[in-house]
Amino acid sequence: MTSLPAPRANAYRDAWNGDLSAADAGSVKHVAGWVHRRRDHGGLIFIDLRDRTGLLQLVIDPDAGADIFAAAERIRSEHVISVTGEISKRGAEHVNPNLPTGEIELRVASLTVLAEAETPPFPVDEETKVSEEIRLKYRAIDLRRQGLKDALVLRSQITHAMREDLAGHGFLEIETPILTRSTPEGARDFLVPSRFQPGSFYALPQSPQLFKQLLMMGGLERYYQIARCFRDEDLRADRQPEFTQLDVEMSFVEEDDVIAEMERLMTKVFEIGGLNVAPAPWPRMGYDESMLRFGNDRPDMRFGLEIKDVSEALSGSEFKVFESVIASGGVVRAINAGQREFPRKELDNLNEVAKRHGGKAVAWAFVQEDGTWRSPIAKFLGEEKTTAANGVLEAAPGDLLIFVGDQAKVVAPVLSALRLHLAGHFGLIPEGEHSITWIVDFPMFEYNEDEGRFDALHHPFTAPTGDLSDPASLRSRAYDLVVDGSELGGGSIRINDPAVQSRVFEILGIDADEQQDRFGFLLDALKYGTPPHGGIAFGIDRVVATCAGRESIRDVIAFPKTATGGDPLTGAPDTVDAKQLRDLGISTLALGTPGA
RNA sequence: GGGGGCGUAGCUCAGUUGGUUAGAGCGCCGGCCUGUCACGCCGGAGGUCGCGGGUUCGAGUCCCGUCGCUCCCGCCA
Repeated sequence: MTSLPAPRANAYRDAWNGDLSAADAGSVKHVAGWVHRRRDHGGLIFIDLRDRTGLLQLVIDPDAGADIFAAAERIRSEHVISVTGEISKRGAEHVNPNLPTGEIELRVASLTVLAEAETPPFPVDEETKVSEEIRLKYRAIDLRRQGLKDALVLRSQITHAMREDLAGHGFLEIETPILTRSTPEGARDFLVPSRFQPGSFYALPQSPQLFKQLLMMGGLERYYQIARCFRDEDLRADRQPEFTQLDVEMSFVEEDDVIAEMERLMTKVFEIGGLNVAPAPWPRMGYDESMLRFGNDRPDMRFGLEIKDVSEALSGSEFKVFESVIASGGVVRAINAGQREFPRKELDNLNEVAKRHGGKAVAWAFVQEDGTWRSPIAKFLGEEKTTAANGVLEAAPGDLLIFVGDQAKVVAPVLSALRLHLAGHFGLIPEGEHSITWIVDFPMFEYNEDEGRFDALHHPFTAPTGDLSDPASLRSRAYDLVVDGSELGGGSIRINDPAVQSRVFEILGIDADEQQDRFGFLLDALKYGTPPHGGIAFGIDRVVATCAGRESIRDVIAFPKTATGGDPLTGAPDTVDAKQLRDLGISTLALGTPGA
């Protein structure tokens, strides 16, 4: 973390705690902050004064005057005070090596209580664990805690570095509307009723996607924005209903141009964040390879346990489960979990993990000294097949093998979940090491069996490659940046040909009328000379959380929502006055029937 | 929409097979203390066991419902 600039003298202070050091010994300083702790020895009082930059020990002894001493005796935790006094070097035996300012202390000559504080609902320290609900309800107090403060300082430094880098490379920071129209990009929209046009609604943007493309059509050439985005979907540790992304778009570029630009930028970001990733250029992995080896499109490569396909090795056995799977076009894939102690209970637990992720069951085997398997399915498979599988899985005596057989799109997520489960169970994820890769060469569409049509895997404005008459075979010119199994950002080269855009909509089941109705403004603008363009967006919350080593993005957002979208601080969301509803032309609320 | 976990003092938690007076640590309040730094010592206050209902002679404990927090699936870049 870089140092913060010191303030000029102002009414209540002429220095921040963090700027003071032994070099200031002998000079008189004026500092202000919160009372972190008071240690009252009867005839001598110590106060740890906290400001944004850290702690400074204040010493009040009776020589300072009876008034000051009496005032110091009445001081309580979290009172806000301002003091003046000489900075003095502590004797060698009194130095506190745990404190950056531990070599000095301020001998208080005058003391002003600027604000008293009631006893806070929880202590302002790092030691005490406090439930998130309480922390969110009393966020002003929680923000005083070092961990959260550090995360927000880091976040500010990261966004500042992004702006500095992009501004220095010809990018313009341009704002796009928050009140816009619903242009479904997949997620449910947050809607805002219109007062001027009762019955009509604005939507909050899921991303500035179309606006940034219009900026390219408008000849702005290089755009960025630190943009708030909104999606009305269920929350997760890494998903909030409103989140922030670094949104970037460039004209006259292809994939390599965007990637190179972002590698330069993100290298700086990761440096500031203290995230030790491999030097750029970063490897690129095809989507299909990632799905096969890791079971998902955001591989965590900090540990092994890679997935191998054993369909061929095991086919033709007496084991009906695998045989019928293979016969119906499915696959059998496996993880070699290595030499592990694994009690029966844990093996059963793997089935629970599999079921939770859409699978039916897992099969397991322990490789014995002679290479044969100790496994419920060994006798059905026979030694020839198990030996072949050993070869594929590079299995050695003592290894635990985990198998899943089903259609590939079922097997992949199940083995992905099992792989992560095993890594967690055995503690295989190394501290301080990070994996980074671009995922490229995505399919353009994914067939949605429930709806009987194609869905865009990325979004409908992504440029496809391949034969437009064969949607299933199309790939897209998209790229995602994945760090430690977390998708930090993703983007693509966009469609700049209105005919192609129209064809993509058509494949998605949007007919000409509907295209005109919903995306007419885009198709129109595309017609009047659209340069080749592309861009990317990074989830800033995720980037900061990854750098700061936080599990939840709530820990890097000043005022986050809870898992049910509420804000314990303000009480949002809340009911509104009947008059407010009338102004909006809303007379009836279908309460108790959400989604009805 | 579904599944798992949690809800007891200001905070973090314990609470046995249902048993009568619900505990601990920290914090808080009072007293003592001139070199502590998560100060120390002595004393004290503090409880709608999330809420509602039920079973029972008796419920923090069992059952039903409900609210909230959290993790995950679905959903969502």
